[in-house]
Amino acid sequence: MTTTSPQGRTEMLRPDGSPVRVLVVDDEAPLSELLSMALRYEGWEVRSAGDGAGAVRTVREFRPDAVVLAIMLPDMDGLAVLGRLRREAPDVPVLFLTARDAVEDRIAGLTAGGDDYVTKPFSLEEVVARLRGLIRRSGTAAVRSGSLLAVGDLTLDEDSHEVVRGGQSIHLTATEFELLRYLMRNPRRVLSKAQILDRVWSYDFGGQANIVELYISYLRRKIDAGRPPMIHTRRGAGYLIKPGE
Amino acid sequence: MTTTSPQGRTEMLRPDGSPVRVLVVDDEAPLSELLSMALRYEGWEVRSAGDGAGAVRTVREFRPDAVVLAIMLPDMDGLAVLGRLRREAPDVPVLFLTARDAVEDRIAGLTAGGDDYVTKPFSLEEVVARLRGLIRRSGTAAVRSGSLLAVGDLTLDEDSHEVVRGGQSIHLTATEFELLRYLMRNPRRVLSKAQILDRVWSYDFGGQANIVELYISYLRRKIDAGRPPMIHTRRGAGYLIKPGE
DNA sequence: GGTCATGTTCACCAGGCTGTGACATTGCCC
DNA sequence: GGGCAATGTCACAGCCTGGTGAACATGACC
Repeated sequence: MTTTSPQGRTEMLRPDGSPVRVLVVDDEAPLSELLSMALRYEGWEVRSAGDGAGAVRTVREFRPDAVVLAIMLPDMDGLAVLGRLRREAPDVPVLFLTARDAVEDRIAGLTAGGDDYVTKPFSLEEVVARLRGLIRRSGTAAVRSGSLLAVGDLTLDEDSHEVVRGGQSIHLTATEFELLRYLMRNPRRVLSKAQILDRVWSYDFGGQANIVELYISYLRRKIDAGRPPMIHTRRGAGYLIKPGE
Repeated sequence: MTTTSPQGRTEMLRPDGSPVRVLVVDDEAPLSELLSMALRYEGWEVRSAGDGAGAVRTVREFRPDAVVLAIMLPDMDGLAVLGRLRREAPDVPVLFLTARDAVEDRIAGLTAGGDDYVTKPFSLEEVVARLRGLIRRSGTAAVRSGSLLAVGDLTLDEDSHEVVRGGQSIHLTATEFELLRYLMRNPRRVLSKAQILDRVWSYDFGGQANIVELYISYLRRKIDAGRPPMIHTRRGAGYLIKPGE
């Protein structure tokens, strides 16, 4: 089930109407808090654990719809935690957090079912998108549709990464795609450059804020070219997307 | 009966509409969990047992449509377990898991019926495919069609391993075939290189992720040669297959 | 044992993508 | 209208990703 709030944000709900539940397991407190905040902002109910033992305990009593699990934990390694989690909740999908270089050898075999992973440093938008994908596909929440975002005659498919406006397919780069997805998940709402930077770029990005303007410019060239513009500037406030005309 | 979920994945169902049931018998817990996870992701109902006695008990009350059975178990050897299983459920098809160096002829005798086997280390894609084959052929589930995957003018027969595009038969090696099958079982969906590696290559593969690119390259040469391309790259995201043009 | 098919690694190339800095343009305020 | 801040766009450089040829390894088959 998906409902649309007055602001136009699309929320995920469980069959009984209660919010989706997510457990965050990571021992780096700042990162864990950043993540929790972002997920709560999605309208989800969030608990966090700092180690494997706490994770297992929380899974047992909190019954989350998905788990975000850092591979490196103080008391046991990711595999061990995963095993214990699986015993408590065989079907819960897991999103692994891992360092970029540790990927190939350790992850192999972990993402057996519908599981997925992201490498640090990640962008919040990416983590949220992956989580939504996992939950959608797991069928825990009753949400089974909803991989398609639409604003006016513009659609974006989160599964196939396909973007179409007025029947015409549009090719976007990875960054352009994430930016557009963020805009489209918040239609008719002004998003500040700071917000955009925080959500779409990795949390350790140190560059110029000018990058947002640049990518907005790229998007306009591809999305709005010769058509009624959908991406609008609110001077001194930010950007927003809404149906053209 | 096969139904297609919103994501386009094809599920196997029993005549009464309930999910297919599989029993996994293996004493190596991590492997057993990896397998269970992958099978659950197929939409199947999974139970597991760590020894022969538990296996027999579970077969009696769970009535699975298929059994995955490791040859080496702590309490009795595969032959003994098989005998006891057959007494409980004469018709249930069995997929044996065996070490690569195990004596080939002993296995040959075991799989005399409709049974099948795979050698460790296996790829998840392979195990799932074999199980689907066994179940389909056993007639336990009402699924008798469905060995044919089709995307656009490209078809792949999981039984005969025949691949045809636009009426023209195409020869693929084993690895190429498994890769294409995985892509075709998830049409129009972006699959990351990590996902592909986890599903198509054996669970203990420790090599370069570059191997995926290489095999994509092979596939393109055979599948897309001179035709509208069906295999597409999403830079920074992964690969997907969809009808050409 | 030799040969062939297949699978894997390595090395290199090409091109795409990203982010920077400079500069042009726009809109706002006085 | 003038000036200023904010925004838009350009061109470029470096980096990273992906693609592919060739060499090497392995195992099957004769």
